[in-house]
Amino acid sequence: MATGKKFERIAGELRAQIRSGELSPGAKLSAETKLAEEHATSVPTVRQALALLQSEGMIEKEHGRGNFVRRPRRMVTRSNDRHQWEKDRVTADLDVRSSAGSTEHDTGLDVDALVFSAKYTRVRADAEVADALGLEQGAPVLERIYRTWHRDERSPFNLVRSYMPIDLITSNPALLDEANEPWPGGTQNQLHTVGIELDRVVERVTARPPTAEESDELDLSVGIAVMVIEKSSIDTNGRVADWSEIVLPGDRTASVFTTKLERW
Amino acid sequence: MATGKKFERIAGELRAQIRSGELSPGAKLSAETKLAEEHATSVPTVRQALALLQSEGMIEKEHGRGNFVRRPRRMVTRSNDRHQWEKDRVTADLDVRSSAGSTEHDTGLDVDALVFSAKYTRVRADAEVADALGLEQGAPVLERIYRTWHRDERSPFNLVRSYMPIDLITSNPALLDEANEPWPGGTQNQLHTVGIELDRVVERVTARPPTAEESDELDLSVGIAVMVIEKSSIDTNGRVADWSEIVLPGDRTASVFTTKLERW
DNA sequence: GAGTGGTCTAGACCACTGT
DNA sequence: CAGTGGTCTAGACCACTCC
Repeated sequence: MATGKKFERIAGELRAQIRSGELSPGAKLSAETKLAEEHATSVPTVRQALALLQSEGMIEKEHGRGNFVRRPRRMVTRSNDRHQWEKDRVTADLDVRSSAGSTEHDTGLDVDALVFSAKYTRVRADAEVADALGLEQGAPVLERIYRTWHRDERSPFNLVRSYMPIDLITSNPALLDEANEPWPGGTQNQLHTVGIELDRVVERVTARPPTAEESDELDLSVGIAVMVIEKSSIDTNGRVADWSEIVLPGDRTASVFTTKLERW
Repeated sequence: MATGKKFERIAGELRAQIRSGELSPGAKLSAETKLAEEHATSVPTVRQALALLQSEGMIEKEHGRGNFVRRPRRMVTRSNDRHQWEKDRVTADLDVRSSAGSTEHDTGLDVDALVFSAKYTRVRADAEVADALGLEQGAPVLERIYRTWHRDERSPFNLVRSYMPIDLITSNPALLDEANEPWPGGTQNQLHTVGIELDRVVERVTARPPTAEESDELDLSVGIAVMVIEKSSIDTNGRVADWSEIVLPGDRTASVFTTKLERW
């Protein structure tokens, strides 16, 4: 036997066929029973091979229909120039600010194509949030949970948890009411209403398999990773005005960061 | 039955035990045969539940030893200030440049703790590389393949493919010889020897499951994602002097990007 | 209803780990 | 050698899709 393991050999053959283009994106694989016959093996062994390919993101299984070669997903690009872009709009007119937010800036879609949900809760900072915001554990913070959908899709393409110290924003009660979402001009405009200017944004990017809950909410097929961005917005006094955890499906998202260097 | 699916119910129970701390990191789970008995089911069903938890990165299977709750990995942080840091060192003395490179800067380890391999090949740009470098397809480029290990580990913690237009660097033949690696001061110093200064670095970050080959080389256990950084180094004339693809294990790497904003 | 994948069973036999 | 996980088989029965 080639590799020694039958299911790896079967997976290897199919993988080669997919890479060579013999099986092109969207193509239907032979039925599992047929593959089992062809490779003189049992169905469970074929299924083990297919599970491996699925975990590599090479095929998609569709119950009752068949197994298919996975089509590459069109990527949404999220660029760090969004932060300066949003800052520049803070002082713009209301109608300009209402016309598009950072997400529209990224996706190139207009406001009508995106659906948006926001939920605000006043909570006490747990260890993670307190650490990120530089507060004592238990300090009062505003938790904001966001979801964004393409209008015609059933599952959101991002999950966002944002935290702000309550002290920073109580001077403008409108900021505590989720009914005001989507806020024209975004978080930086919100902060501007209470006299806060951002100096820099620090983003920490990691990749990991989704938790069971994320997999559910984002409707991720097995074997898709998520990209997690932990974003700290730091104001001109060095305080963290906002800390957000942004969970994005890895197969649909690219993040672009430009680092400008000082000239000699 | 709770969820309807037996293996999901079993996975759910174990997941809850792990999250609550009842099963702590490193703890050994009951044997599969025992779990099967306890849940009044067959071993394959238990194995299906364990495979799910493995794909979520919650457990690790060790052949002949048992199934264990996964310990969180210590993360290596890669920060985008590395680029300015490397630029500042371009004009430093040789002994300073030899003392540490960007990887040491990131990991906080010294030169002795890291092992390094480099392989240079002159190749013709394929569509991807040509597009990234702004060249015609088939243009001659220098391909550099890098691997970095912790000295006492058997598999590398990154895979790097770098491409530079040959034209830019032929004026210094030393740049074409892999025997000169690791080059003191890194790529920015190499470019400096042929009169090139970098203006900015653009990094595109994605997350995806590893290919079979990457999984092999990085010795990734099932269900771990990789982070891919496509890095373009752009010089003061707007040319792409170097394009690299950097593959990092998602469970061991965080990338930090700081975006400085202009003041009002 | 025909075709296809999903869940689950029961068990043989092999491979690896540690005593 | 005992304990444990890995591979593979053979097949029953269920769930979903599409005609």
